Parts: sequence; structure tokens; C-alpha cells
Amino acid sequence: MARKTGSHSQTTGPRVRAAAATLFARHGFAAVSMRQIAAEVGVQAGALYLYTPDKQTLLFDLMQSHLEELLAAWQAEPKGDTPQGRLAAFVRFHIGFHLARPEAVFIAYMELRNLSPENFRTIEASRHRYEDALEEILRAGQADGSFHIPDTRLASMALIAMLTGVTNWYREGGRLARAEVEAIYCDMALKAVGAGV
Amino acid sequence: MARKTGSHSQTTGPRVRAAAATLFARHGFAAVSMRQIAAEVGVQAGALYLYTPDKQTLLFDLMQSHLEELLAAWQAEPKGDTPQGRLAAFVRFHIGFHLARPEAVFIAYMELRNLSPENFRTIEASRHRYEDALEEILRAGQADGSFHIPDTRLASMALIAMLTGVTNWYREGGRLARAEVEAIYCDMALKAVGAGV
DNA sequence: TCTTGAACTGAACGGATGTTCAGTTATGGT
DNA sequence: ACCATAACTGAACATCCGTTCAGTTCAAGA
Repeated sequence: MARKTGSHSQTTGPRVRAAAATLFARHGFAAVSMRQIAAEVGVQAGALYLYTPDKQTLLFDLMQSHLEELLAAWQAEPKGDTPQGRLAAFVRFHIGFHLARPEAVFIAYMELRNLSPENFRTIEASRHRYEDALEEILRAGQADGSFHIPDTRLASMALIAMLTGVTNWYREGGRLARAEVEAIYCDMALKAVGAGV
Repeated sequence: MARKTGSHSQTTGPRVRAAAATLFARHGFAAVSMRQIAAEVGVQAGALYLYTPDKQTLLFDLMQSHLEELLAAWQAEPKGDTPQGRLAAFVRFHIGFHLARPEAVFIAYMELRNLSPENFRTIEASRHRYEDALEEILRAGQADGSFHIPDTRLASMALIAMLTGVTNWYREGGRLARAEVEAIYCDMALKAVGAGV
């Protein structure tokens, strides 16, 4: 047996990445073997190397594309005209984006230490750009008196940690609807930076 | 060669756990081999099995003792008399405790998925008890009108995520001293739950 | 000083690991 | 209908994995 009937790199490639994402998120990068990924796709392990040079690059590509998608989506988002409005928009965007991609989020936050040093630096740079986007909002609010924050960098890190934490406990169909969650986080975030609501 | 000169289970045992904690935190449970741990201790791999029945239990014991220490330390902490005071105490305690044990914190949050189902349930229960401690404070503040929170459970999760996030970016000797960080987080947490400061 | 057991070695177990590659089959353009 | 090549197999590579155990050496109590 060799080539499968109906096989095509444009369908197998994405399926490889999807299988890897699911398995990495569930069991962790180091705990997942190339053979497991291949089995999920319905292919032998060797065939994976048509779609990635190695396992490490497979992980890196998943993280990289996630972060690029995140940055692009945020840049495409309509910007509010006040710092309050922009922060509220950020909170809702962040929660919505992250809840829609639990696997990618998990991987991007948990598998950093499995990146090669060079790949790590690349990913860190992207992440830093996203954190900067929030800090910029906080600085604007600080400047015009809407917010009262002793340290905008610390506040950025604190808010992002708070918001991203939602992926750890939120379950679709649970006690709270997504819109409620967004509203509550929005309220907390605005209050935390000293913007009355 | 067999027994080492000066060897004793009371010194080797803790060294095994310390080496495992360091390596698990740095590279992840699945990526660390028993031989690597043994090498760090200065011993052969087989000798580790005098101190743990298997690798899985070694991980579980590290997590379990961390959480038990956390709960015991919090119970030993002096309780404030107002909800504001209790929340402020919790924030400072949480940050202090977590910054003092970066390795254990990392492991307890990142390696949950490498626990066997039974061990996972045990760890989750301990974690839940700690979350409940915070929620109880929030409920008290909600009841006497000090706090204004739509959902105390959500607020608990949000605050813990925000506070624990400090371990991801704080560096000893960095821009901010630990006391400053505690003060700022304290301020943000109180504001976030609607307690004027 | 002798003896018992604690502490450890070193080799071995079956099996899994990431990756390569010669060979095989389906596909799509001519 | 044919053919180049894209897609994949299956076996092999050296190396590592967690765990066990018979044998060896040291510590310490009698």
C-alpha cells in the first residue's frame, strides 16, 4: 500500500496540524509521539514529514500561527474612541478570541519551554507585541485621567492573566453564558484600573 | 560499587524530590527521564525507586505537598476583621507564598494533565478548597456591602488567575520590589471587587 | 568486632522514541 | 492511454524509556 485514494496535501496538511493541536493540548508536547499524531490522521508516522521538517517545528508553527492570528484579529477590531471604550473592547475581544480557541491557547501558554531557544524568542516577541497593545490603552487612560494605575506594565500583565484565566474554568453550557462572563470581566477590569463604571 | 559513603535516606530522599521539582519545572514532567533526575542527584536510576514507587507518584507527591503547604500556611495566617482587610491579607499572602516557590507553582499549574485520573481528583479537591477560601471572603464582603460583585465564584477565579500570573513575569531584583508588587496587586484586587481604597 | 539491614550499582527487560528512505500507488495534466 | 510526480507505506536506524533485581558496599547497634 502507498498513496491513499482521495489523498491531497491540502487536506492532509491541515489535518496533521489539527491532530497535533488536539493531542498537544490534551497530553502535552513531550508526551505525544509522532506515531500518535499519525494514527489520529490515519497515516503512518513517516508521512508526517511531508508536512513538517520535525516535531519541534510542528509545535512552533502552531504557536506562531495562533499568535499571528491573534494580533491580526485585534488589529482588525474597531477601536473605541475613549480609553474606557478601548479597554472594554479589548476585554471582550480577548475573552471571545481565547474561548473560541481553547486548544491553541493552552498550547501557546504551556509549551513555551519545549521551544528551541530561537523559536522561543520569536514567540516571546509576538506575545510582547500583544501585551504592548493593552499597555498602550492603559497609558492613554492614565494620561487623560480616565484610569488610575501605579504601573501600566504591571497592570497589563495582571489584566491579561486575569482574562486568560477564563479558559481554565469556563465551560460551554455552564452556569454563565459567554456574554455574561464578558460583561462581568469587563466590569472588573475597568474597576481594577480605577475607571468608574 | 554499591552504597555511597555518607549516604542516608534522610538526605537522599529530599534531594530526589528537589531534583525532580527543578527538572519538572524547567522541562516538564514528560520531558524529564528518571535517569536525568538520578544524574542530578548523583545516583543511578534504579536508586530512585527506594524513594518513590514510580515516576507518576513522584509528581503527585510534589503537587500534593505543595497544596497542603499552601492550605496550611493560609490557615495559619492571621485573619483580618473586615472583608477588605481579609482580602488584602489574602492578596499579600498569595503573592508572597507563590513568589517564594516558583518551581512548585509551575508544576502545580502545568502538570495537572500528567496526573492519573485518581491523582487528578485529589489535587483538584485541594485546589478547590483554596479557591473556596477566597470566595468565602468575597461572599462576606458581598453580604455586608463592602464589595460589589455580580458573581463571587467568577470573581474568585479571576482574582486567583490575576495574582498567580505574577510568577510569570516577576524577577527578583527587577524593576519593582516585591513589596511594591504586593501593594499594587492589593490595590487592583480591592478596586476590582468594588471596594473603594 | 561482628552482624544486620539500609543504600546503592550495573545490567538487563520489552517496548517506545524521532527520523530516514527505498519502494509503491494514486492523481492530474497531456 | 500514458507518464511524471505527489502522497504514502513499512521497515529500519540508533537511542532512549520506566522499571526490576541480584549482587555489593557501607553504617551503626550490640
